[in-house]
Amino acid sequence: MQSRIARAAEELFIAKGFEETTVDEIAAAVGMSQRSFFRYFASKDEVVLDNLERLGEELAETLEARPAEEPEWDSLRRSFDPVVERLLDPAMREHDKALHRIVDTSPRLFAAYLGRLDRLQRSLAEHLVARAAGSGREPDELVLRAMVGCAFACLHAAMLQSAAEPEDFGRSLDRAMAALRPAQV
Amino acid sequence: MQSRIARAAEELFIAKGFEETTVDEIAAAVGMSQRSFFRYFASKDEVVLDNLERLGEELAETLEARPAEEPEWDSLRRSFDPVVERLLDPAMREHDKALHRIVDTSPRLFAAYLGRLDRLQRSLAEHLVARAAGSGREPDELVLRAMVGCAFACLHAAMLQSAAEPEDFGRSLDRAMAALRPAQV
DNA sequence: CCGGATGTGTCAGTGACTGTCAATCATTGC
DNA sequence: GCAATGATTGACAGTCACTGACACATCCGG
Repeated sequence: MQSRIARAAEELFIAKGFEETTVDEIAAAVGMSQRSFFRYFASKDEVVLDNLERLGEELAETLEARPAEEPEWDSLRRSFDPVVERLLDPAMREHDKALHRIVDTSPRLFAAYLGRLDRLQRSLAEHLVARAAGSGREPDELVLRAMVGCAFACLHAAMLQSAAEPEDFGRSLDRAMAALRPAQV
Repeated sequence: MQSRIARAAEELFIAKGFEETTVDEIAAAVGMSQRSFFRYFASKDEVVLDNLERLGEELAETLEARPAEEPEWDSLRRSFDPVVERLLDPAMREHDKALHRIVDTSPRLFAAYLGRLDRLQRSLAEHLVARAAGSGREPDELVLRAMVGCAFACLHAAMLQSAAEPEDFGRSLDRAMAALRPAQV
């Protein structure tokens, strides 16, 4: 049921804009009351941001599967592979493109998306800290946090750069991460 | 009048939380109607985020004053001097500390803050692109965008690290930016 | 003094979201 | 099959941030 609502909502968002689409309209589109919509989604934002949550989980898993002795910068690049991969698949690419178009129409939703990204970054940084500690290395929390932020800045810039051609995302990401690779790594 | 409202609002936010404070309460605290509150501020968020706007202008001016031939990474570090300086001033430090405490109590406001930061980053990146072009260099927009994002990631990590001791912010910032300095700069 | 400009408060409303409650549906046990 | 119980749903009233409209008050210049 939740995915049915999400699909109907996404269509409406694309057709008329995120802010211009009311929850009543979404609910009506799937034949339920507005009250019930909120039984399936915590908020209107969640319809869109749940996708990020799922992707974030994939990134976290990928990072956790990297070898502990690998340089963090490389591990972070590898953790972005799920993003690169989904943009190589035509169906997923179209969906992601649509999601970004929705987010782009609403500064408020975009901000909420950034808030989510920040939370993801925090959890990835925590993992790297724990990883370093588990390897008998003294983790520098400040630097690891900043590094995760840097890696996401590269991801973000590559997203922006390849908005028109999502297949180019992987190349842009690699270029950005090569150029911004920290000197001490 | 606007700053009087802002002061009253900030006190209420600190006392009972951002989300827990209603616009009616703020308006009553300064002896006006809720409708008039919205004549002074575009939204409740603006009370807090206007501070960031002003600081962002300072950062942009500082960056614009840097020499065009200076490495971008160094220019970005210098552009953060206004932040460092205000945290060295006890009165400003207390105010900034209070603002961060307010933002920390509301994920929604924090997200809005991140949205603002993103906009600031975009404008700084644009400036760097224009600067490079004006110096006869071919600007790499992707890399410059990512670099600005990296610099802000360092700023953000340093903020987090020195939340309890804001006087340490400058040192943390320098440490993070030294560690994350791109190899090719 | 009068008219125009400006500022204010009241009011009703929108839309996201919430708690409550009655009605309905589905399941289970006798 | 029926009654009891649990789950689901929609209706409803309300909160809160925010908005447009409008009447009223104040100020200033001719």
